[in-house]
Amino acid sequence: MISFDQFQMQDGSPIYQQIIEFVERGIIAGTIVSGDEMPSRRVLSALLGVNPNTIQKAYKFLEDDGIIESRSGAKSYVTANSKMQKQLRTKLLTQDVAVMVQNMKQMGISREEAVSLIKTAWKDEVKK
Amino acid sequence: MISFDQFQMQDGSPIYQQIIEFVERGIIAGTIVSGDEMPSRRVLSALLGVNPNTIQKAYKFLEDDGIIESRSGAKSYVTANSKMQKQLRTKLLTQDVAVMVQNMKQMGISREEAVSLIKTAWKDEVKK
Amino acid sequence: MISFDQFQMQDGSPIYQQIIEFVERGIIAGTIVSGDEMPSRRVLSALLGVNPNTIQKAYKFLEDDGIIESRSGAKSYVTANSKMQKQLRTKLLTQDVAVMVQNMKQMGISREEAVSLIKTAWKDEVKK
Amino acid sequence: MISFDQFQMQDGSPIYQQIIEFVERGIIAGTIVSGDEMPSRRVLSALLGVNPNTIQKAYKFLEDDGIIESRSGAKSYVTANSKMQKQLRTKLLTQDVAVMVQNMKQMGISREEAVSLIKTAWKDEVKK
DNA sequence: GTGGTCTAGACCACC
DNA sequence: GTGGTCTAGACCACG
Repeated sequence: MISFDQFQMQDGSPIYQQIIEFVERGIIAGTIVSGDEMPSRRVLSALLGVNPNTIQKAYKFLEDDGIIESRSGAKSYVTANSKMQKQLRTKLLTQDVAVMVQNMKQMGISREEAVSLIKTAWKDEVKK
Repeated sequence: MISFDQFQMQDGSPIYQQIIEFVERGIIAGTIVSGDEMPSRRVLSALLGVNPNTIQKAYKFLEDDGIIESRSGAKSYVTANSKMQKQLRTKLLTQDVAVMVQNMKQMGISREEAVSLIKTAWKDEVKK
Repeated sequence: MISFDQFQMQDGSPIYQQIIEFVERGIIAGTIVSGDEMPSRRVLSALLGVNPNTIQKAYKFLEDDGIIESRSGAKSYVTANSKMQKQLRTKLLTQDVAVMVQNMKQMGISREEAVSLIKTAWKDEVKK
Repeated sequence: MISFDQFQMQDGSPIYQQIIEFVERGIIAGTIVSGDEMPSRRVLSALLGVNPNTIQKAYKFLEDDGIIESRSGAKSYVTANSKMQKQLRTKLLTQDVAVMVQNMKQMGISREEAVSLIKTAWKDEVKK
């Protein structure tokens, strides 16, 4: 049974997307693996204090992307294999990085300065 | 007259915000400077194929932030000074970088790999 | 003892219905005949990796339709006679064909093309 | 504006799927083409006497499959080009036919009989 | 108990 | 006006 203890809702993006990303990043990090059991919609709904429909929406998306598998009446399980893990990793990473690089170029930032900013931000994150 | 040739709409964030950011990043890069004339709302609306209300909203935000100023009829001019430029620069940069670093940490990416990814993406951007 | 080796679960329709149809189509084909012994509910449950309740539901339907009969303890036997076989044949066939023809008409497919598609699909099925 | 006059709800399959299929088959038949305007969620909701959420679900699916395009605040439009039309056509057809052929083989029906059944059903459909 | 669908109605951001 | 998200609560089929 995968744990949602580390999950914390934030404002700004839809709840169902936050749940999707939580699972996706968990898979990338290796803390969620194929065969793991998902909490039932009702249980997770109660756990997060969120409407069951919102959970259903997130699960549906994950199912459509082949990350989990659901059958009516039965529990839901993670099905993401290592190939998917790599795909997810690449997808999210390149997406994040590309956006940032594009923005920086538009601002006339040099490559060296960009790298320097990353390193600084990295340290600040650690301190938190 | 500042040019919107380089502007390209994307999905995911509101159009009016994309316009605001486009101007802000131009100011940071120095391609847009104080005194430059903004296109009229009608012209920009037609140019981008976007509802006039959307343009109006973007201009309103830019005005409220002291980045542009409406003078003599419908014409608007850029008023951002060097102090603003620095403020904008800091605001946008730290914001961009912080989001990316946080995501990467969540995925278990090392600092070295992060830097490497930036460098790769940088080259790819150049090729375009 | 009738064999479920050829049975393979699919998504989209309930498992218990797939079991029912498997038996019915076997009877039509003549591979399942009156007097054949059905596997016990427990055995079939284990064999297909399916919840015992699901098997029970399928057997109940088959019993209600007079296709199988539970005698002497837990054992069940096929009771379908030749009259039933013909009824089943007509029921399933007309049902299958009618649905397909209706869909095709809705898509503007001609009768000739329909026949051609059947012939092609037939060959592909053989190759498997 | 595409018309839902011909649409009539049926029991057995979810409403939102019926809407999806209605649009898909319309595209295949050529009665719905790229650039057509979709009715707004609210309008269609009222027209069909169905909850707006149900409509939203159908539209979301169509959007995910690239058949329509939606932007917040703006109307929704059909974007399916001729390539998609062919893909849809092939997808739905092969799917329908494959299922039927597989069933018939399981019942021990010969190819000739299958073709004959199709032809008969075709005539019956016409008479209706 | 579990997944899936649906209704009724609300709120927000966007155009 | 339009699309998108969310809540509250219900019903059904499935296992």
